[in-house]
Parts: sequence; structure tokens; C-alpha cells
Amino acid sequence: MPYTVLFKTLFSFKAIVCTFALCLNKNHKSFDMEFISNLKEKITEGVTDLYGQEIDEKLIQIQNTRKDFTGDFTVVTFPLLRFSKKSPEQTGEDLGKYLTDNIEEINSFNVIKGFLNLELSQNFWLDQFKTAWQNENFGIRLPDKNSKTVLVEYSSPNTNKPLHLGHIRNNLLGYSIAKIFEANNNKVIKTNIVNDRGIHICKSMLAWQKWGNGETPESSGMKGDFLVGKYYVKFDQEYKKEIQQLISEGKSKEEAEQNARLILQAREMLRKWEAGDDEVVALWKKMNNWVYDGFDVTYKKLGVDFDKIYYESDTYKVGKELVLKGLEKGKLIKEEDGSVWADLTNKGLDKKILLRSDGTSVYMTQDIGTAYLRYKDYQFDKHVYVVGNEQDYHFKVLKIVLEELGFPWAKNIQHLSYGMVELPEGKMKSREGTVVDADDLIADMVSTARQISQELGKLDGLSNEEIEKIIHTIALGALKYFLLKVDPKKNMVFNPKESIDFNGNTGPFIQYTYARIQSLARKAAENKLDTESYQKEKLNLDTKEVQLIKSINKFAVIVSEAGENQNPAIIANYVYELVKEYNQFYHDFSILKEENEDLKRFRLQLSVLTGRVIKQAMALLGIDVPEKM
RNA sequence: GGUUCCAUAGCUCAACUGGAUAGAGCAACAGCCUUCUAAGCUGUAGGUUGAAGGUUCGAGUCCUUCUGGAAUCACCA
Repeated sequence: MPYTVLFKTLFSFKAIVCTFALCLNKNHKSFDMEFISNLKEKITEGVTDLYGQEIDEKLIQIQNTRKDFTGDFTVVTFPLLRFSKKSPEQTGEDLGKYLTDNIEEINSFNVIKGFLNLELSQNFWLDQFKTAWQNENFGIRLPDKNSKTVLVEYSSPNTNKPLHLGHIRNNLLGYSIAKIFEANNNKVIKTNIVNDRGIHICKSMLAWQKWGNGETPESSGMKGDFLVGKYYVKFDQEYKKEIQQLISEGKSKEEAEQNARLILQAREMLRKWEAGDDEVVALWKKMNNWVYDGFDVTYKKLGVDFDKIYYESDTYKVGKELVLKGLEKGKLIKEEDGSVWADLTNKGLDKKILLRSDGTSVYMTQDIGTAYLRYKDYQFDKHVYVVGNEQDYHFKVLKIVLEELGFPWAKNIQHLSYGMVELPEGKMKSREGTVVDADDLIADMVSTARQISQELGKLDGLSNEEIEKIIHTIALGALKYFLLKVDPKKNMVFNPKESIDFNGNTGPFIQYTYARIQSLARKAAENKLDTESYQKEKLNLDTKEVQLIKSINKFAVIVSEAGENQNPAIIANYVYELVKEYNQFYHDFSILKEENEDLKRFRLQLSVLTGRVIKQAMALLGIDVPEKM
């Protein structure tokens, strides 16, 4: 049958070309992605051949075969029935036979309830394995000169209180998303807008002036952000006292809130700050710097960083100008009292204030200015804001207002909205002292990690410096993985009483597997074992080994999927699956003690590649992996 | 009240974007260390996917209604 032979030849030729191209331009498409697109083509041809019908490729559904069934890829026959006009089983049989005859890599097939399972040759998987092994950055597409520029905003702290658990989720998500974009061939700029201006800042400044007695981080030994936070709380307490006092004197609640001396003084301070009063500005600078020093410590512990930091105190004026310009052009409206609004009622939204009647700017004004400056600085193709879902409405409005103001790039801003971290009894409330503080939590994790390591005696014989480094890596691995394995958009629960686990589906579990693999690699190196050479003809792989190759190979698809969905949890769940797979393999098979030399080398290589993928995947989550633990 | 989001094992989370018998971990119980790191591996048990309808070959996933929860609707940020 020359027809069939021709097909076979064409198919193999294409596969070779694709593999070749893969090596040349480091295209992210793994071999099996190419295989699948070719498989789809063959199915289209098969349906034409068998049933004389032209079909749309979109109707072809191919998925990885579920573990309980034999096979590698599964074709769902149901969508094809209206062309075959036969039962699902018969259609599967027809197509299975056609594909087995026409595609060299397919060894055999089976049909179960309309699902056509295709089994590929060992050789196919070994080739895939080799391709992955030879690519140092397998699964990752690093940015190049054609890359798009993506800005990722995250953290966005207020300078009046320390970071808490919610901020940790934000920071980890932001950092991880930035890494994932980068791995998907984007040029990424990590940015942070610091909300360093406004009435809330004046509150802590005022309280410090009144009751601080000149206390500084140096004099008290208190971390700067905590010190400032302390006075912010102090303000609130005194303010409430005063309100109570006024109410008992017969004033209404609203009246009391508006006319309490403290709030009036804070407002006066804000006015002075905006007017550039030397004394107020100097105090503001001093206290903000305390906070920044404190934040830096926390950021460093978390292992997050930024390429460019914007300060609201710089950007709000730009925002104000843009709003006034918009007003001139008639895009915005001015009320009688002088306040400026965006009327979004024709978009199904409300009216939104942009400038107060006294001319001062609000949160939104500042965001307009910041976005403008960012576009000016980077001409981004995409701007992702990692901000909690409580601000869904705010970002919806921001985007529309920017569009109304005539900025075409506004359509490229996106809000990556994530859920709140809740305690078992509900939201964290600073008033009830249930806020889980970032620094405390990290310290707790570190001491738990230290305790477990000591109990297990794993780090005996290492230097203190090494031990501390490993413990920190494990503690942060546990915390980060815990927060990142959950789908960002979902609210999640954190129970401070039951500390974060170190066993099971956790960061340390994954790190441990990596450390074991590195231990193997060290032993192999001591024995001068060559990982590179094995003769694949001499191998007879177990399904477990093939399964592991499949899992490794999936990494490339997972990275792009995580990028498209902007979801680090996809990476986290993937690496967990991979590690479980590997641990079973490690348990069931000898590696360095295997007698068959080729098999030994293959298994070592398989282990080392698994380790490489674990490290890459964890890096995308911002999690380090230790060489020993 | 309007709008948006959520609800899966006792607890914390998955489920290849509509596919096969809904999977993991924790907690509980029973096993596996003289052997490449037991932070591991293997079992047992645990479910009417909040409820009721609908769409179709097929629904945890899509639509409608209801129940329960969260967020938001500030001249706060």
C-alpha cells in the first residue's frame, strides 16, 4: 500500500523537522505537543478516509489517558459519531486501527465506552526524555528581544502598619506570577506602589508627636514598621475615647466623629503636608523611612523584590493634572461644591469621585497618575495588578476612567484578583488582635522547622551557618507552598493554632525529594558514574518509569497553562504530582544499585532530570530547594 | 436592597476548562527502616459535589430558582 507508506514517511519526516526546530530556537512546544497536533491531522484524514466526511479539527478531543486505563493518549469519539454514523465502540475500533496503521509511534490501542486509548512505543517516550534532558531550560521560554513587556504590580503597602498574612499571600502571588510570565517569554517589570500619603499617615505622625516622647526604632529596639503601627493604633484608641466623650456631652455620633479635636488636627496636618510645610514633611520623611527599613527586612525574609517602586506622594499630582485635563475636555463633571466626578452610569456603574471639594485627591486619582507614569516609563503591553478581590470594583472603574480619559493602553490593564486569607473564625480583625503578623509567622515557621530538623537529626554534623540556611529554606518553603497551592481567586483558611504541616502535600515534602535526588547525584559523582551514556536499545522500561517521563514532559505545558491562567497553583499541584510519582519510583526501584549498567544510568538520569524540573518549578513559585535536609 | 464571587470526605485543598469509577494531604486505624535520606512508601475507612429543576451521548464544571457565606456599593486607602 504505497498510500500508507507515504503517510508514514511524511509523518516521521515532520517529527524529525520539529525536533530539529526545537533545538534551534528553543521553542517551548515539547515533542508531544507536536505529536498531538500531528495526531489531530491524522484523525482528520482518517475520518475522511473511513467515512468520507470532512471534519473540523476543533471537534477532535485528545487528553492524557487516565491512570486506571492502559494507554498514553485518549481520543474521545463522541463528537465524531455524527460523521461515522456508527456506535462509539465501532468508531473507536475503526479509528484505532487506522491510526495504528498510519502512525509509527503508536504500538496498540484499546476502546472502552467510546474512549479510544492509544499506546505509544517506549522509543517515543525515550526520545521525549532525551529532548528534555538536552535542554537546560526545559519547559521555560526565557524572554528575548521580541518579548512583550509585562508590568506586575504587587505588595502595595500602606506605610502605617506592618505586613500581615494577607500581604504575604499578595507578595508571594505577585512574585510568582512575575516569574511565570518571565518563563513564558515575557519581559517582566515588578513594581510596587507605596501608599505613603494621606490622612492615615498623618494619624500615626500626630500620635507620635503627642505621645511618642521622641521614641525611635534605635531607642526602643522596635522594628520601624511596628513602631509606626503602634502609634497608628494609639491614634485610633485616643480618637475613640474622644468620640465617646463628645457623645456623652450630648453630640451625635456623626458630629463627634467629624469634630473631635484629634481628627481636626490630623486634617490640618494633611493640609500642611500638601502645602509642603517643612516641619511636617521632615517628620513624614523620618517616619516613612522607619517603615521602609522595616518592610525591607520582611521583603528580604520573604525573598521578594521589585524592579521599580513608585510612591503615591509622587504620583498623585500627576493624577490630579490628568483629572483636571479630563475635566477641561468635558470627559468629567464638576459639582457645585467643586468636587470632580466620573459619570459611569451609562456603563452600568455609579458616579465615582476623583477630586474632593477641597481639591485634594483620592485613591483613584493616585492610581490614574501611577498608571500614566508607568506607561510613560515602560510602554507596557500588559499591566497586571495583583490586588485583593475586595477591590474588584475599584479596578473595573479605574480601567473605564482611563479609557474615558483617552488612553488606548487602558485596555491592557488587568486586575489579578485574589481571595482573602481567613481565620477559622472569619476575617482577621486588628481590633480583636487576631491579625497574623508576617514577621511573627515567619519566625514561628523557622522555629518549627528547627525543632523538626533537630528531632529527626537530619542536619547533625553540619555547621551552624549551613543549618540556619537550610532551616530558613524549609520554613519559607512550607509557608510559600501552603499559600500558593490554592487557586488564587479562592478565599482560603489559615488556622494559626494548627501550624503549617511539613508532611504530605507541603513544600518540605517537595524539597525533601529534591534533597534526596541531590544526594544520589553526589554519590554517583563520587563513583564517577557517567550519567550521559546508556544504550536505549538495552532498556526495557517499567510503566512507572514511562509514567515519570510523561510527568516530566508535562512541565512545558503546565508552565504555559499557568501563564495563561495567571495561576501559580497549577505549578504547585503539578510539582506535587511529579514528586509523588518520583517517590514511588524511588521506593520501588534500585538506582545506583541496579546491576544492569544501562538501566542504572538511565534511572540516574531520570532522577537528575526530575530534580531539575522540581527546582525550576519551585523557582517559579519563588521557593528555594536545599541540597541537603 | 443592587452588583460580583464562593459552596466538593470530619479539616485543608485537587479534578487536564463539558468526558471514563470525583482524587490528594491532614486527622484515625493497620503495615514497611541492617539495604540509594522513613520530612518517605503501602493499605483500610471516609462522598446523593449546599438543595431542586433544566440543557445532552455525558454535568462537580453550563443555565434557572432557592439556601447559606463573603466582598463591594465612602469627599477611607
